[in-house]
Order: sequence, then structure tokens, then C-alpha cells
Amino acid sequence: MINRSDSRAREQVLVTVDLVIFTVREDRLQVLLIERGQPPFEGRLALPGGYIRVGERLDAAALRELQEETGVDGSQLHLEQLRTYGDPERDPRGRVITVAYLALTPDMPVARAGTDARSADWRPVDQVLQEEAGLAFDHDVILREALERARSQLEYTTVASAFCIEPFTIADLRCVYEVVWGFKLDPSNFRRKVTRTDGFVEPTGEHRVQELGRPAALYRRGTARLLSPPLLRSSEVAHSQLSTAALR
Amino acid sequence: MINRSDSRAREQVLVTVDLVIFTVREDRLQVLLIERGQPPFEGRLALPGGYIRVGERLDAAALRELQEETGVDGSQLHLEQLRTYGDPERDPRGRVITVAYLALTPDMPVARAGTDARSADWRPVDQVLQEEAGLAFDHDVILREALERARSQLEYTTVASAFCIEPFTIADLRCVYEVVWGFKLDPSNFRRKVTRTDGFVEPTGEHRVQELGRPAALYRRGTARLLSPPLLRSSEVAHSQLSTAALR
DNA sequence: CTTACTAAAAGTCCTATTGACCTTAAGTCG
DNA sequence: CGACTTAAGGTCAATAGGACTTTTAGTAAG
Repeated sequence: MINRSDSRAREQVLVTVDLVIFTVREDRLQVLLIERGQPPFEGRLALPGGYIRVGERLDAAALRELQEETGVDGSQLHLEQLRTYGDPERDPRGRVITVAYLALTPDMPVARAGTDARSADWRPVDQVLQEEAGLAFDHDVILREALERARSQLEYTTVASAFCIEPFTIADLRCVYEVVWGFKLDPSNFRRKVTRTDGFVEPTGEHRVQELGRPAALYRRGTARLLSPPLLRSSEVAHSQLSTAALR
Repeated sequence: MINRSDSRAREQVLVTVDLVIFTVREDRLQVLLIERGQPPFEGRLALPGGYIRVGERLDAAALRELQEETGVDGSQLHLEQLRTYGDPERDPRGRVITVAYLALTPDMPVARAGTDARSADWRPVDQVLQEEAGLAFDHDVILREALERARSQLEYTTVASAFCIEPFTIADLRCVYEVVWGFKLDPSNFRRKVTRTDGFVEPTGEHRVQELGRPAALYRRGTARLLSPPLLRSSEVAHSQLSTAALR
């Protein structure tokens, strides 16, 4: 029941949890990456993550890593399991499989309150994916799949509001969609969709005066989790493409 | 770096792959289950699955188990990773996490060509989920999530055709939707949707004469994988509920 | 041969959604 | 005050889809 030489033997493996933590900063979709301080892939960028500990649940490990890396409070964010990656060659040190999680957080004031000494930093997703030297391990693939999942989630669920700090405006929310999807939406039609979908957002009654234009009504997250009918990407044909367009 | 007593230590775990294999038989959604021949959960029903072997990829392990259990050829089916379950108490023998896969196959002539001696058999999903004595391990939860995933996949993708043996009729395909979703659809509107969606099905030109009614045109699977716009459950309001309705 | 019956296939009608576009409201700045 | 900007709200037409009807093409019974 131990490994080596018998190909039919069970394999003892180490399990890690890796996090794709997205936020919308400076009107771009950004992902939290660390620079690896030791081999393998020393000096390369990687997704934050770590080994699961004895007796620890997967979700708990993901939440722990998230807090170590960002110091966020668990309530304000969206966390879901993405997929498990287990190719034998993905880690040169041996058989390590990783359970990837997708986290969506608002643009936190604390960027990297890492208990961890490793330097964690936000980087624009489109830029990371275009870079010649990719991420460590199979993290490029994970990041790509996370991006696709996030884009898809915005179609069918209300998670986009997880990127917003309450209270927020309809324009704030629209900006999330535009940044994640990589193209502009019609402001008027977007408002209609959001406000007429029960439980997507609820008005606070307050308004926010901004530098330019009419003051915008403020909202908080509603109770609905699913969008039906969905808000499809195919619809809302692009007014103008954003930089992220280069990815697809 | 070994386990016990230090809660911050990494845990060496065993990894299994468990399969939720769905098919549509006798106008019901059925799942392939095995009866466990040894502890733990001896005599209880469980999802087919097994340990990953040294150097084996997750997908390869899933495919291998699938073939051991059903003897299907890999080409005719749909296989996707569902989710990973890793609660520390899920297996009384120790730390074992499982990567669950969802497989959709047509009603195979060979029901259980198991190389494996264990008795595998098709059982109606609704019946299994209603039974007092549940499945072994956390397989009830996995089965429930697999069912929800399958239902959702039918909305957004063309995988329903993976349940059909080519060539098939529009009614065959509609039957898949009705059985998986648990309610009747309007035959006319369903045909319109399927035939007007590019790449969902393509006509063979042949017809199948049946006992009753006008002969039906035959189709094979199209090249499209995604349905846009989707075919939502919320729409197509139920004509009459089927037995599966009890689940929701 | 004719009629009844069934299911397939095709068409009609109406409503809801939504993309494109326009108008008005409410603030700032010069 | 007028120019400008964004929010908010409305109109219009195209489309998708639910409910329903009609026609087609087969089988089985009389």
C-alpha cells in the first residue's frame, strides 16, 4: 500500500489549497500573487496557497490562507471551490495535488496584511496572462479557468456585488461587469436589468454626490443569489472594447 | 512534516476518484451504484470509485474507473470533474479526500461489464435519494450535487445528447430533459428551440417509424457545446410533474 | 376502405426581455 | 448663467419563448 514501482499501488499525496483572489482596483481586474522565495520556481509569481493541515477541512484551509494573505474578514467576500488539479508532473518535488479556490473581494484598504513574510501584491489579470514568463506550477491554467468562471458567474449570479464596498452605486456595479468581461455595457439597459431583478440590489435611500454629473442613488447587496433570467455576455453588445479584450 | 499532534503539520492523504454515472433508462434518471463488500459501510450502496495510482492523472483515474465499472468506450460519453470533498471525518479509515466526477452515458446495452467483482447496478436517482439508509461516506451529498450540476448543464450546454444513442429523435432528446429536470416540456416549443439552435443537433435525413404516430426525423449530435441563449428550467412551465419532483 | 387515434411537425398569437436610442434630472465648473 | 457630465427614466423595435392550433403521416380497429 506504499508507493514506487508498483503502478497499481495507491499513492500518498500532499494536498495544497491555492487561491485565485480577484478584486477590481483602478478599473482593472486584479489578482493577488506572491513572489516565490524558494525553489521550485524561485522568484516566479504564483498564486497564494499552502498545504492543508492535519484534520483541516478544505474550505477551512482556503479561508485560512485567504486571511493570512489578505487579512480580510470572512463575511465580506465570496469564496468557492474552483477545481482540483492533480497532474503528476505539476510539482517537481513530488505528488502534490491542489484544490483551487476562487475568491472575490472588494478593493480592500489593506492590500497585503500578510502574516506571511512573502510579498503579496495585486497585479492586473490581463497583464499577468500576457506575460512571457508565466506563473509557477500550473497556475496559469488555474488563473485562466478562474477568470472564465468569474465571467460566467457574473452572468448567472449576483456575485458581482461581492466586488463592491457597500453602499455602492449602479455605476460601481456596472464597472465590475465591464472590467471582468472586458467590454463596455449600456448604462441605461444595465440599470434597468439590475433594478428590475428582485433581490439583486436594494436602495439605501441615500445618494452620493460625485465630482461630475448627477448624484447617484446608493444600494446595498440584495438577498438573491441567482439571476434569472441571466445577464448574458452575448447580449449587451460591446460599445467599445477594453484592454482585457486581448485575452480572448 | 509527518502528521499527528502538531496541528500545523502537513497531512499526507490518500486520494480517491468517485464517479457519479448517470444514464436515462426506462424513462428515469438512473445512477450506477455498487454494493460495498467490505467495511467501512459494508453492504451499503456507494458510488463507484477507487484510489488514484502512482503517477496517474485524475482524469485518467476517473476514466479507468469508469471503464472498469461499465466497460464503456470513452468516446461516447461526457466526463467532467464535479468537485472535491475532503472533510476529515468523511472516511473513518483516515484522511481520504475524493475528487468526484460526473459522467453522462447513453443507456448502454452492457449494464455492468465490471472487471470488478463488486455488483454494480443502475438505480433510479429519485429513489436512492429518498431512501432512509443513505449511501456510504458522503456520497449522498455528492449525488445531490451531481444531480444539480446535471440539471444545470442541460440548461446551458448541449450535453443532453450525451444520454442519447445516435441517431435519435427530438422526442428522445426531450425525454432526457424531462427525466433529468423532473417535469414535462411542451413538445412543440422544445422542437423549435432545439432545431433553431445552430449546432445542437443535425438531421440525418432518415426517419424512424414507431408503433404510434407520425414517423420522427432522426438526428445526430451537432458540433455546438454551449447553448446560447440557454434553455432555462424556469421557462417551459411544467405541464405535469414527474416523480422526481419529490426531490425538490 | 374508412375512421379513430397517436405523435411529429409546423404555424399562430401574445407577452416578456432587451438592445438601441432619446429625454430629462441634478449636480459641478468656468 | 450656460456648458458639461453622469444618473435616471422612457420609447421603440426585434427577438425569444410560452400557450395553443392545425396539418401530416403513420398504426390499428371497424
